[in-house]
Amino acid sequence: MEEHENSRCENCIIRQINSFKALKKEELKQMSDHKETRKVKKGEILFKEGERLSGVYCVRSGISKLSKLSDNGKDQIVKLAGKGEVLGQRSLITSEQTNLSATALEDMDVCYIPKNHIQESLMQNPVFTNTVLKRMASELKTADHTIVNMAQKSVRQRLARGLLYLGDSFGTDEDGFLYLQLSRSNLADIVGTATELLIRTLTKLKKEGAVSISGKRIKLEDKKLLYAIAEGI
Amino acid sequence: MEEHENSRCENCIIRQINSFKALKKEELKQMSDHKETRKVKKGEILFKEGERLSGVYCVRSGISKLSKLSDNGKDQIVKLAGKGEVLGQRSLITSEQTNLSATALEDMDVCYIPKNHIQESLMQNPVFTNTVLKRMASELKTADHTIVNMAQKSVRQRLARGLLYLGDSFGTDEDGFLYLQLSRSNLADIVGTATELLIRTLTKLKKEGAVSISGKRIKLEDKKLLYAIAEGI
DNA sequence: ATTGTCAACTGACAAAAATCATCTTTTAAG
DNA sequence: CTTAAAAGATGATTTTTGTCAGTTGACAAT
Repeated sequence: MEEHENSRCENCIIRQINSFKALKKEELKQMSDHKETRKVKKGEILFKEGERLSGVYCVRSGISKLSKLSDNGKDQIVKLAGKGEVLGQRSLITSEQTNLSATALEDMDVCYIPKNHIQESLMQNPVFTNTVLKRMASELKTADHTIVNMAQKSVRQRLARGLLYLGDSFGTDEDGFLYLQLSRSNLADIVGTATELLIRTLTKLKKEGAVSISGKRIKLEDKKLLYAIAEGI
Repeated sequence: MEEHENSRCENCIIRQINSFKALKKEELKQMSDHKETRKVKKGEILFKEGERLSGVYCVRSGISKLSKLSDNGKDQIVKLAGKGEVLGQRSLITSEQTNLSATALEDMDVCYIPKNHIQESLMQNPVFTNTVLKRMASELKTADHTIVNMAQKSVRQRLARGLLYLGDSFGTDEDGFLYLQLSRSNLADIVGTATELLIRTLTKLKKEGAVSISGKRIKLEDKKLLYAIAEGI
């Protein structure tokens, strides 16, 4: 079966934006020969919290949410992962079951890479290991920041910050609306509150002119105000 | 200047419980020749959020808090670090300023290790890098869990969990009281709430028989109850 | 056309948490 | 020992958040 050149890891543009850029020609070839491209429909689950993964997913396009179920039955979205992110890496490194579930928020294209290739490179390519380590350290910093926000900030503050984050991470469409259209329920799961309160808080931001809303579509009208809200009170 | 054998990294027992066990003889020797032992008094600050570190601290004894200031002026304790922990590693890996402050909660003995030795080993010793990576991945998992707890659980639940954590991490004294005696204010900064509410919540746990209290000293009387509270409502 | 489902929204109320004021106890300093 | 300062504790009040019940509107299935 002959593959088109573009579908080979060696030529994949995604590689420019993640740790895989530190891999050697030989490793990429190996990886490419054993990878498996896969389409994931919006709403589909890539993996569930508690599963053991036999590989990682490299996101080529589309956005997914990484979430964790709390004891009280509510979902908390810990992170949104788009193009270039590698899903499942953490649990592969520690050889544990995943602690998060991954669900597609849009149709996605992903590459599945069996774990042995990643693990070999982690053992034998120090540059790669270092790159992964740097990413992990950076994620840890973000996580610490999130902990403080969750513990110390109000729903209003967290929502303002969340909206800015959505803008920064995934940009806007031609009309200036946030590219990623989340349901109110998903937004609530990012902010860490109930859907009802999320809706009320969002409505208030709209009345204050910080955002405008058209159905699922949200536009950040006054980023400075949002920023001030996120910091202050 | 002649050093006692025990004060050399090669013989340090701490090495058994952190990433340094993956270092080679030669690296340890180098490290030992350039380390600097230091005593830190209770209340003293090892480093402040935003500083640039020129090395890491290896904790030989004593416990420190790693905290971050929120925009609203409140401190959030992100982690408690005791014997064997290496402080400042994350910011060293990403070559950034620290995102956390480290303060001694007890008198401490620490070793200061200049960064170049760590960085060299990270570049040249894949086993060491891998060990650090594993630790970092593990911390990230914990952090994700904390995010969910902060976002989804009540102060009561978080306090119950926090007390169990203190017991598990630092043990109890001969009378069964938690070894680490924190001020109510520090406890509040762990749980992520105001001191007043922390006191009230703690008092309630006492009335319910989950804990007993004698000044700063806290005894976990009914761990199962605490566990149930942490999970349920 | 009818039904059913689901997401978005609203009102009313209850519970949780923050805030402010005050008082007591403990601790540290002179 | 005395005194000042800090930590601990409690009451009263306000604000924030959660919960329950119900309405509306869009859309798909029949």
